[in-house]
Amino acid sequence: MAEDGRSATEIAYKEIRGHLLDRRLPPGAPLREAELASLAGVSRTPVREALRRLDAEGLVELLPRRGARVAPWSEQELEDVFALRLRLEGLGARLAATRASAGEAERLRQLAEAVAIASRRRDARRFDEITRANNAFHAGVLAAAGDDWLRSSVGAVVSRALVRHTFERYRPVDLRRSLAHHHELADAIAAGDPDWAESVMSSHIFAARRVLLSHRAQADRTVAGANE
Amino acid sequence: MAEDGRSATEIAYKEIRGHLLDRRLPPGAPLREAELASLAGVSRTPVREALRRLDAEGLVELLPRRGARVAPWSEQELEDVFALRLRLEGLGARLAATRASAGEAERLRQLAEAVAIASRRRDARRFDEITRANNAFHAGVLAAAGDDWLRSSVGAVVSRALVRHTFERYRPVDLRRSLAHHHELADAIAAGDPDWAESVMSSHIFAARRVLLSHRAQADRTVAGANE
DNA sequence: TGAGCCTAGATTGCACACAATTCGTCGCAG
DNA sequence: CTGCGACGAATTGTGTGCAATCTAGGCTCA
Repeated sequence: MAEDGRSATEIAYKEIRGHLLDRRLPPGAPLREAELASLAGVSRTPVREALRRLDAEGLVELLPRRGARVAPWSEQELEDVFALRLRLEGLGARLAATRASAGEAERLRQLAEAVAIASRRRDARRFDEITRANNAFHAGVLAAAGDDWLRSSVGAVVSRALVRHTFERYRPVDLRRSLAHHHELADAIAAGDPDWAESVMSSHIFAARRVLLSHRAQADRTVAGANE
Repeated sequence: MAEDGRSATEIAYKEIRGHLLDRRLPPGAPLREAELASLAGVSRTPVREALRRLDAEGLVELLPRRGARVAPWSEQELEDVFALRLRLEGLGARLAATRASAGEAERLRQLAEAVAIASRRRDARRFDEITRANNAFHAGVLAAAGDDWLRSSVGAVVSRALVRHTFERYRPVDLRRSLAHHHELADAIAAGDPDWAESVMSSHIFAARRVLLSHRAQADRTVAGANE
C-alpha cells in the first residue's frame, strides 16, 4: 500500500474519493486527518491537500479548526443538482452539435455503443462498467463541446451527483431509454443540430432525475423494509 | 504583517487572490511558493493550500512538479464563460422568482438601488464601489434562489470572470442599461415571474458580454492608439 | 440535582527540514 | 559552430514536530 508512480496527494485524493463515492464513508461522517492518512498510507500533509480539493468539489465540508466531514445531502439539494446538470449538460450538448468534427461525432457513436455493450453484461462488474461507459460518453460530449470551463463546471457538479447516481436501481425500461438517448444524442450531434441535441440531453437528464428521485423516495419509504 | 485574527491559509488565499484580480500578477506569470509565502508573511504550507483552492477555482493552473502559474485567458474562454453565466445565472434568476420571499424581493430592490447609488459617485473608489455593489446584487439573487450548489458553481465561474469584469470601460449608456436591468430583475422576482426574471438576466449578461468583448476587441485594435 | 467551569486528551494549523525532481548551464565531442 | 550529456542550483513534494484550539468528561457550587 505504499509505492505507486502517483504522488502521495493523488493517492490520498483517489482513496478518499473512492470511499466517499461508494458510501464506505457515509454523508455526515467525521473525517480525521490521521485516520485518512493511515488509510491511504501517506502522511497528513497530502491528506490535507486532498481534503481541500474535495472541499472545493463539494464532496466534503471543511470546518475551520473543527475538521472535515462528508458533505451531507438533502432532497432539495438533489433536485438542485439536476436543475444544474440540465443547464450545463444541455449547453454542452448544444455546443457539441455546433462544434463537433465528423470524427468526434463518430467517436460519440462508439461511446454510446460501448454503454449498450456494458449494459448487456451479466457479471458482477456490470454496473461498474455501465457507470464507466456512461461517464465516458458524457465526457465525450463535453470534450466535443470544446469548452474547458464548462467541462470543469460539470465535473464539479457531477462528481457530487455521482455519489447518488448508481445504475443498480434502473429498471430495464429506464436503462433502455437511457441507451436510446445516447444514440439519439450522438445522431443529433452528428447532424449538427444544436436544438435537437440540447433537447435530447434535457430529456436524458429529466429521465435520470425521475429514476433517482423515485428510487430515493422508495428507499425512504422502506427504511426497515424488505431486502429487495 | 504578522498578527491577524484570520488563519494563515486565509491570509495567503486573500493576498494571492487580490494580486490575481487586479493583475499585479498577470496571466501566465509563474508563481513560486517561497515568493508568495514571504509576500503573505506566512510559511509555504498555507500557501500551498491556498494555491490548491485557487486551482480548483480556476484562477491558477497547477502543474505537478512544475509549480503554479496564473491561469491564462483566451478569447474563446471568455466567450465560454459568458455562455456559462447565461445558463447558471439565468437559472438563478428563475429560481429566485419562484422561491424569493417578499422580504428578499424587497432586499433585492435595495441592492439594485445600492448599485445605482455607487454609480453616482465621482471619486477614486467609484469603480470599486460599483463592483462591490454589483457583486452584492448578484449574490442576493443567488441567495434568493436558495440553491447552494448553484451558488458555488456560479461563484467558481464568476470568480474567474471577475479578473476581466471591470466597470471602468462601461460607457454611460451601458451603465444605465445595467442599472435598469437590476431594477427590472428585482421587479420580476418580486412579481414571482420566473420567465420574466430569467429573460432579464439573460439580457443583462448578453449586454455585459458585448461590453467586455467589444472593449477587448477595441483595446486590441488600438494597442498603440488614442486615449479612448 | 442541575448548571457551569475547568482540566485532559485529542485534533487541527502551521512551520520547518529533508528528499525528489526539474530546469538551466557549462563543458565536451563531433 | 552545434548538439548532447552531465552537473548544480532552484523548486516542489512529503514527513514530522510543536503550538493552538476544540471537545468531552468530571468536578464544584449553588
